[in-house]
Formats: sequence, C-alpha cells, structure tokens
Amino acid sequence: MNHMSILDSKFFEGDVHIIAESLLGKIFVRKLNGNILSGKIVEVEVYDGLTDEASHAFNGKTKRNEVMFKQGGLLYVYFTYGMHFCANVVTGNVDDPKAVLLRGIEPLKGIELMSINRYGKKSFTQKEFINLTNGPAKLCKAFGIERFENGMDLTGETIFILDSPKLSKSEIITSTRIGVNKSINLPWRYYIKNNPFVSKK
DNA sequence: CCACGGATTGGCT
DNA sequence: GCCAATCCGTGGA
Repeated sequence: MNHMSILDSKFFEGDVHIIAESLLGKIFVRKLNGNILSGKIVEVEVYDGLTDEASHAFNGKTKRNEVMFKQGGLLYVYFTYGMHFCANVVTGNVDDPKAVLLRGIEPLKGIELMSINRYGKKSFTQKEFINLTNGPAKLCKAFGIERFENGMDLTGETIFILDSPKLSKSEIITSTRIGVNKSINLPWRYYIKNNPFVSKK
C-alpha cells in the first residue's frame, strides 16, 4: 500500500485488532456538500460480535446491527442515548460481525465546517478546538455522520481512509474500553500516546 | 405491549 | 463528580 493512497477492500478483510492498530494515524476523509472534511484517527476500539458481550452483534443479527454482518469496508453507524451517533469501520467477511469504533480524530481539513456542525459557528476557542472531535459522538457530529451514512462504502468516493506510515509500538497505548458494562476487562482500546484528541486518558 | 437502558455528552453542583 | 437529555432497539411478559 502506497503512502497516502486510499485504503481498499483488502485492508478491511484482516484481523480486527491488526486493523484497529493500523487505523491509528491514518486519515479519515468525508466529502460533504462539496467540502472536504478530514482528520487523523487517534483513538479506536474493537467490537467482536463472536466473543464479545459488549458488541452490538453478540446476540445475533438485527435491523440495527445488520451492517456489522456484511463484508468489511463499510461504515456502521448507530444511534444511542436518544441523541448521538457513533461510527464504526466494519472488518472481516460476511457473517463475521467485527467492527472498529472511531473514538477520536485530530482535525486536518474543513475545520471551520466541523465547528459549524458542532457549535453552529465558524470560530472556536482552543478548548472548543479540542472538543470538536475528541469523542465518538462528537466526531460524528463534526463530520456530519448520521443515519444516512450507515452502511456506506468506505472504499467509495464520499467517505474513505487514506493510508499513512504504520506507527511504532511505542506510540500506541492499549487499554480497556470506555463506557461498556460487559467484557470490561478486554484490552481492546487503542490510542496514540499524548494526542490531545484522545477522548480519555 | 411495555419497561429498561445505552460503545455519550454537556451542564451544574 | 453527578445527572438529565431524549430516542428507540431489545428482551421479557
């Protein structure tokens, strides 16, 4: 895979943990109304429907989670707490419901539009800058990801991920996942050390 | 059919 | 640190 090329379907077929760690440092891109929104992925979590009680797919396929059961390389977006959307990268093959939750992104392009999406205004304080995308629901709001984006093809023209050099082990922190009440001891959260857009230490 | 609670966030104490 | 907001998927009766 060449530097700064778009990740293709091959990338999303492999082991979900390898993919999760590999996604750190890569550039998530979304075209929205003729604008480019992009940012560096800095925090992710693995959800594995086959062995993981915290996964939406653990109890089998439903209308809500059906995208997780499809071929890797799609975006799985879910609605939660009556007001928030969160986005996952689906990995693996059909009926192998694994996904990587995007929890933190460092904004690169289209930052004014992200601010409009988040706060309804173009300008922002330093604190608001960090707050644009340092959480799974925050980054969806900033990137304009909602119900319509569920199931979108990540190897298409609208939403895709640009490759970047693999990070060294010393740059990556592994920890337990945030906000789950089941399988709480699985160390399936990965984030970039010292990056301010990581949701929690 | 109904009750529960969620892969969160932001505001208030 | 605590808790309300606000919808709807899910599971049990």
